Amino acid sequence: MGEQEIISLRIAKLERLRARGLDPYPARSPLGPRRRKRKSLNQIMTHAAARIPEGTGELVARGLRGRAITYRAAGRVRLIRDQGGAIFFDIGDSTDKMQLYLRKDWPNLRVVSPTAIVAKKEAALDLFRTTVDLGDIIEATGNVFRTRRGELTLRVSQFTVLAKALRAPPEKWHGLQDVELRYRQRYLDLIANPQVRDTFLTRSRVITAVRHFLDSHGFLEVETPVLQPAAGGAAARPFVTYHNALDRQLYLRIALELYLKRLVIGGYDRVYEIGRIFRNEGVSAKYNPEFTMLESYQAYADYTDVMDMVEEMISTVAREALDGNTVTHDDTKIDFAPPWPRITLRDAIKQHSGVDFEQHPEVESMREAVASCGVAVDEKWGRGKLIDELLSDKVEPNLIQPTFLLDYPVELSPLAKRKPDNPRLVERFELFIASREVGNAYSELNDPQEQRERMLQQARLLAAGDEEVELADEEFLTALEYGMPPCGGLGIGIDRLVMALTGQPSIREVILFPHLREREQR
RNA sequence: GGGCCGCUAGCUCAAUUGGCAGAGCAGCUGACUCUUAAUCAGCCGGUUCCGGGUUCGAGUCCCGGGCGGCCCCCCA
Repeated sequence: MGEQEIISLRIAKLERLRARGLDPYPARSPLGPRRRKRKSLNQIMTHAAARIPEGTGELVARGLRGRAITYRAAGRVRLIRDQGGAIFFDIGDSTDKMQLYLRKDWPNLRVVSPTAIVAKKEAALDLFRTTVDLGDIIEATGNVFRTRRGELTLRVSQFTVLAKALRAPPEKWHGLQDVELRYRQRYLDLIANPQVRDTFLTRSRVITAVRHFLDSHGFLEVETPVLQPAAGGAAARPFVTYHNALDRQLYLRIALELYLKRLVIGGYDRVYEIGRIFRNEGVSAKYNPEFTMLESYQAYADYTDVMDMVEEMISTVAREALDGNTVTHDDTKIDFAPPWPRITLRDAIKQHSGVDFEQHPEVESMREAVASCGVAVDEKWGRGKLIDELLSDKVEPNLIQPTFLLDYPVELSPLAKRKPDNPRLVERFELFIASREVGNAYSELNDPQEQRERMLQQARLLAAGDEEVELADEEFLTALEYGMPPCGGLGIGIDRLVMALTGQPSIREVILFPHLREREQR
């Protein structure tokens, strides 16, 4: 049976409802006394379960004075098992699923319209059979009992349709498997695949927990411009857009950093922002062109303070948003309980590739060393980029458990402060979980003259053909000249963090509507 | 942007060497008053992603295109 036929049949059922005076899309439920509040299916199941011990089938849940409790349940019809004289069907909401039971000889059975009772008993069963389909949103009231098999079941006394579905939901057993359909029609994915619903529930909890942590540590949540005259704070290609009234080109932000630092200069000692940023780059399992970034800045802190905070924050978030401290990725268990290893970048690279980048202060010898351990190199790459390649090729794959790498070469970090005892390195760390970079932080550079010089150095790299550079931002440099307190800054990719906390291998599994190509019109 | 793989009924999947395009679920009709992926009987449902080509004959082979997945590239 074709799609159009199915829709036509469902429209016919909808008309049948209308012909009987039942609105298939009522503004509010006609069922039950208003004072009886509708509860989630999970609340109903929990409430009733406490009142009907297992092994006491047939007994209904009763209240204090021994009166049977009338429950009110709503949800999407997921499964119908029609036995002729009785119909069992399952409904589901975001919290749970529940079995409902219609029985021909049940004395109180009614189908209810906004103005009247439309059908009773036997007629009610027929009306259900000829008008209700899988996927419809319905509501029912009734007592709850346990079947012989022990399943909590609502014995329907009143019933109504709240929203008729014109299309059939995905297959009841296999769900929706087609990855493309799952992303393009995420609502079907959420209807059919409960583990997907769980993942996004966890995502929401993670963000709530992060906010809660920062709020309770004295951080102020702020909002900074998404549309910016210059996209700074990171090395990435921006999206370009245009403002008509101002007659000028604007960029979608690629980082939060430069505006948040202005606020630290302005006197807010602890600020953070959780917001969408946009990078005009490729799309893959690790990259989506828009993603959610957390950045925080704490005056009078350095990168070791930030490291302590990150460790405490993420392990706290894991405890609050998950059931425990561990998550399984593939077959590997990841444990978020602190403390996490702290290794210098130099040691990590030495350990995994044998190259000590401190022994190669010049680009040429660094390039040779990198090439000699089997990494493809590009003539245009600077020393920083070469070290970065070693990191992602040789080190990252081994960083499964939460691990901090610290002290990066200055070439890679134009906004970070140099280490006092080694000016070739900066006070910076990155956090890796499940072989992916999740966070990045440093003691912020607050010397305006050096900042200017470092930005100019980046511009020279650009001229030399390296496209991954940060451009000088005069407005920001002016702000720095007014004096910024020493400051520890942090960036965490929220999507990556959620991947780490849910064991998802693809960023598309933690973004509700990932970007896909448009499909051709047919 | 490059390489490999995939796309068949609303959904999940079959189809031998190139030989009548199938099953399960969903749907429709009927039976069935504790079922639970209910069961039983019957029926309907196809632009095999799109466009060319080869062939007596193409889901299958060839060419071009679309979309997706994986791996590179870029990026976090």
